[in-house]
Amino acid sequence: MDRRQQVLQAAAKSFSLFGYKATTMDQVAKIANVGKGTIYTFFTNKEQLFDEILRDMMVEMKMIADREIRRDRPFFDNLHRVLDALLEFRSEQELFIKLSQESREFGTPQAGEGLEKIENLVLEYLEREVQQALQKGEIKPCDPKIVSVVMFRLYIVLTAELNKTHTPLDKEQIKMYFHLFLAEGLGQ
Amino acid sequence: MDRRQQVLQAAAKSFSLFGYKATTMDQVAKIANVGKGTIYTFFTNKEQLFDEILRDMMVEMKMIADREIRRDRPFFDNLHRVLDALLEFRSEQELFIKLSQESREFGTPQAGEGLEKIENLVLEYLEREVQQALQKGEIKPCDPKIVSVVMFRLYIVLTAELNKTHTPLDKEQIKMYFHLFLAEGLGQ
DNA sequence: TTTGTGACCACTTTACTAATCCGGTCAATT
DNA sequence: AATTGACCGGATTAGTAAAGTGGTCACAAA
Repeated sequence: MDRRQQVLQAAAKSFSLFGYKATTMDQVAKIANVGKGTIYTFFTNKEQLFDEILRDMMVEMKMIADREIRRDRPFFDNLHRVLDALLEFRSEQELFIKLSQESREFGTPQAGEGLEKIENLVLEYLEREVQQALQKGEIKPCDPKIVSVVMFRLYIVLTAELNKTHTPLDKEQIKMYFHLFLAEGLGQ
Repeated sequence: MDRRQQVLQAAAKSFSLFGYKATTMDQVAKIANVGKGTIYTFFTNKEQLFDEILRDMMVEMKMIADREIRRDRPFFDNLHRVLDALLEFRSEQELFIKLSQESREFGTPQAGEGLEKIENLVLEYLEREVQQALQKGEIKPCDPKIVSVVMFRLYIVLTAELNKTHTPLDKEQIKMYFHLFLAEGLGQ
């Protein structure tokens, strides 16, 4: 069996279960049923192993987004479908939420840097899409940078933050509110 | 001169300059030109002094909001005027921002609890207004709780969070984006 | 008599040190 | 050649002594 893949899976599991700091290399080795030294034949160190997992996750997210986007369809239609597909990926969300928590509660630098990388990728991607929608005249004049940030934060609020005070929203509700605030506005 | 007021002003200044933890009672006494014991003739302890300042701030915020709201005017019109008036109060914003930073970086419980109180007051207020706008048919059907949270977070993003990666928005821009996302939506 | 004060006390936080833990290596093993 | 886990040194944590801070109160000033 593919030892490299075993290690990747075990590490991904541990990182999203315990966070970056609380994941030890001994533990990863144990979960992967592999000697600790074996990990270091595939990955230079803990940080690079973490980066690799994040990179895989980002590649997968980008693939999903690219697969769902149809250039001939309206911006909000594409947005909807990408959101829909992304919301299916529970494991990605779990790692993201765990890292958010770790960064907030313990201030682990690696967790914060990882989140920043993901956020920057998403923001870049969003910004490009908003820019195109703007050129096609599909949305009102605005600064794509600001709109991207607002879109990203709205996603976080609806999928994670709201759950502290409110029963979690289901996929359909998340999509509904996303559309309400971004596309139509509240005004009657 | 009014020693109680002196203490309140000194404490407010110190809290918004250094945060809750880094403000010592000796320091407050010194800034207020008052013996430390004097503080305890007006306030039972540090926490109650802090609460008093927060309470005053919340009372002032509520007064501003109540003063600007005209029951015969449209919801978004009122929202705009309240936002406009609130954005003028630099000292309130400074304390809020300092407490956010302290809560995030050091996890000071009192800072977090203080912020929570402010957030809950604002959310309650917003929820009531949204509920009324809903009954008047001024806005589309929605859950006032969710809309309130989104409005509050949008305010935070536009006034504070965005400043990390973007040049700070001026008052007019903040109002413009607030209106864009909440009232009209991006859709053409 | 009333109001205001800062030295003082008890408790908390911080600075320092010893003990433990964990990332990373490598000689031994398969 | 591939894999392993005992081992090493630097980092983290636990434990303790020292310093700091919230709160009191006997005394001073008005």
